[in-house]
Amino acid sequence: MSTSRQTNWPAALKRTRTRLAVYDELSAQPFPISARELFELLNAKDHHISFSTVYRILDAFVSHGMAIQSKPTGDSNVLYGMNIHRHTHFMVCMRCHEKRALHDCPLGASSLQIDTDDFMVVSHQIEILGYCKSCMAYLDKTPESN
Amino acid sequence: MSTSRQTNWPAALKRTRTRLAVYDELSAQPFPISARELFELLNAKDHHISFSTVYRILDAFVSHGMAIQSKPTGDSNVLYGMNIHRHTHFMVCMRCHEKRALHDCPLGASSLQIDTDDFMVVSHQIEILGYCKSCMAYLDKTPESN
DNA sequence: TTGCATGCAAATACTTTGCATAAAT
DNA sequence: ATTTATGCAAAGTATTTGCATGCAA
Repeated sequence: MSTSRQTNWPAALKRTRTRLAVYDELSAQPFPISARELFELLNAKDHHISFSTVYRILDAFVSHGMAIQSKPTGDSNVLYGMNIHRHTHFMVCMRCHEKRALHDCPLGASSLQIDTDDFMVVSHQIEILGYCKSCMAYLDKTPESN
Repeated sequence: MSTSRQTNWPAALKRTRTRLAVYDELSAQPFPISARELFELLNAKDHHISFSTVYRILDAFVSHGMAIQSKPTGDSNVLYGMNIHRHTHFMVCMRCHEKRALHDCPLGASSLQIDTDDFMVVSHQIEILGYCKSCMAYLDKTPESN
C-alpha cells in the first residue's frame, strides 16, 4: 500500500527496503524534517536503519530530484522534504527565530520562467527576514544617531 | 576614516575596538562571508581576535539588524553580510551545488508589502533550486515509469 | 566602578567517511 | 556475478559555552 510502489524512480537507484521506507516516511510528512527526526521515526517503526544511511539516502534523493534540502534560519540542522509543488514559506525573526507561515507564495509559478536550456528549475526557497513585535525593541539606536 | 564612526549604532552594543574592526571588515565585503573567513581577514591585519568572539559579534549584529545571516545550499557554513538593500540571489544545482547569480531580484521591493504591525520586514532570501546542464543527466527515470 | 565583552579552551552538535558485509539487479 | 547499498564506528568540521580577565561607559 506504499506510494513508493507506483512512483517514478530513478534507474540509478536500487529499490532497497531501506530506501523505500525512507521514501514512504518522508512522503508522509507535512513539512520538511531533519535527518535525525526521520531516523527516529523509522526506528520507532521497527525499521532498523543506520544514521549515516539516512543521510546517504537523503542526499541521493536530492541529487535525483525526489527531495529538496533546506536550511532555514534558526534551525540548527538541514531539513529534507519531498519535492512537491505545494510548499510553504516563512517570515523569520532574526533575533528570536520565531517563524510565521506565509499563506501565499510571493513568487507563485513565476520562478519557473527562469528556466533555461542550461538550468532546469525545480523549486525555490524564500525567507522573509525581519523582527517580530517583541524583538523590535532591541533595534534602538544611539541617541545621537540619525 | 572607518565608516563605523558615523553609522547608526545600537545603544545596547558597546563600541569596542573588536566590534568596530568586525564592522569595518564586514562592510568592506562585496558578498556574504563565513565567520572563519572574517576571522582570518582580521587576523591577517593584526587584529588579534578570538574565533568565538567573531561568532558572538556577528550574532549581536544580526540581532540588532546590522547584519544578515544566510545558509546557502551547498555551503557548509553560515554566511554573514551587512544589511544593505543591494543583494544577490542565486540559482543552485541540487546535485553539484554550482551557483549562478540572478541579475534581478524576483521579488523586488514587494517583500516589504508583507510588513505588518506585528512583523517588521528587513530583507529576504531567495534560492532557485534545480539542476545544471551536466547534472540533468542523472535525473533519468526507470523505463517503466510514467 | 560596574556591567558587558573578550580570550582561551573545552564541549557539543551535526554530518561525513572508510571499510567490511549484505542485498539488489 | 557484479555492482551498489548498508551498518558500524570513527573522524571531521562548524558552532557554542563556561569562566576568568579586560575594557567601555
